[in-house]
Amino acid sequence: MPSKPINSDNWRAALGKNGFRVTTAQQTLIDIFAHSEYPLSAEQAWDVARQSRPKTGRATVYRMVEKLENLGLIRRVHGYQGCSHFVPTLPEQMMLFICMECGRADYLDRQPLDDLIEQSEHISGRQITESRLQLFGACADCKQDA
Amino acid sequence: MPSKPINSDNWRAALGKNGFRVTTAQQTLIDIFAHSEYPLSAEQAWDVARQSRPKTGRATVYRMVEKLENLGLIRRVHGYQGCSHFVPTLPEQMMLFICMECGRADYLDRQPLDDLIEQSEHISGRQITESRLQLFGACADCKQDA
DNA sequence: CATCTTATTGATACCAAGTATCAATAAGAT
DNA sequence: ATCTTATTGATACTTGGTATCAATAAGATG
Repeated sequence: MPSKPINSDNWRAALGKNGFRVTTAQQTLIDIFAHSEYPLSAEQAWDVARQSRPKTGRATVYRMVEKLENLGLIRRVHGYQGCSHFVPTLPEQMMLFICMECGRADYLDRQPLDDLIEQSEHISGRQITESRLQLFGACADCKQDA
Repeated sequence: MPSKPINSDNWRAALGKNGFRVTTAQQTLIDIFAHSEYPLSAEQAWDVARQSRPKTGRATVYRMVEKLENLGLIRRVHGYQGCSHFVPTLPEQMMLFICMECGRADYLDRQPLDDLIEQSEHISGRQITESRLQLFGACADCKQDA
């Protein structure tokens, strides 16, 4: 449930710019990932895809997931219900929150975390090239309902 | 490479206290996980185990990994080289750093992160029950060598 | 110490997620 | 309208992990 809805035209454009052909299989999958409120696995995306495009092959989905991840359009969610669910990447640097009640993904500003990491780099002499923070719990809505 | 070496006797004791029998297969695996400087997958641990105890079965390793994880003695590393490598859990709340040059695990105080999370909880109305931060990069030694 | 109970083990077969292959298809350049 | 070649879908395969079940061995008991 990204606060900014994803524009799947941009995704198509991104594929085009990178020399990929824009096929119907791709369009189907792009729309699925761009508009899902929930992290989706390749297998789940495959199921959804076949509802509107039954011939869609399994390998095609995995290939497309890889492509979208490499282009930075989707991003892997580790931990909650497996390590291979994907959510749209938002333009800004953000970190993920997954509500374990309703399953929806939400995004938080990660500037404070980046500050923290930079501090830690200075103190420790390490160089940190990748950081992965994911938060799990109950979103404001679900917390209320409980 | 936990700064505090793990005492595998404690792990044996923990198993005993929880009503598990202390078998030779368990001892082998405990020693492997407790003393490895690197995150180990079940498959890797199996390979190592069979060097000193060739009859060790695959399922046994997976069962033991699950047991150790449930008891909180080892902890899963998501992301670097797969999602199913394990490192010893240290007594304190710490977060993980993995050096992508030498592969060794190191631990950082996570108090600052917890403070950050608590702040975020207050502001957003969310309840955060689990947080997973892992940092990847070059440790001080490897950074020097580069 | 000998016996008994039962958790644990290892072998095997299995399952599911993901990958490699390759002939058929369809973008889209010409 | 044709041609080139990226992409596709079907299939077979690999790999990480699980279920089953008879055999083994902790360790409790007498």
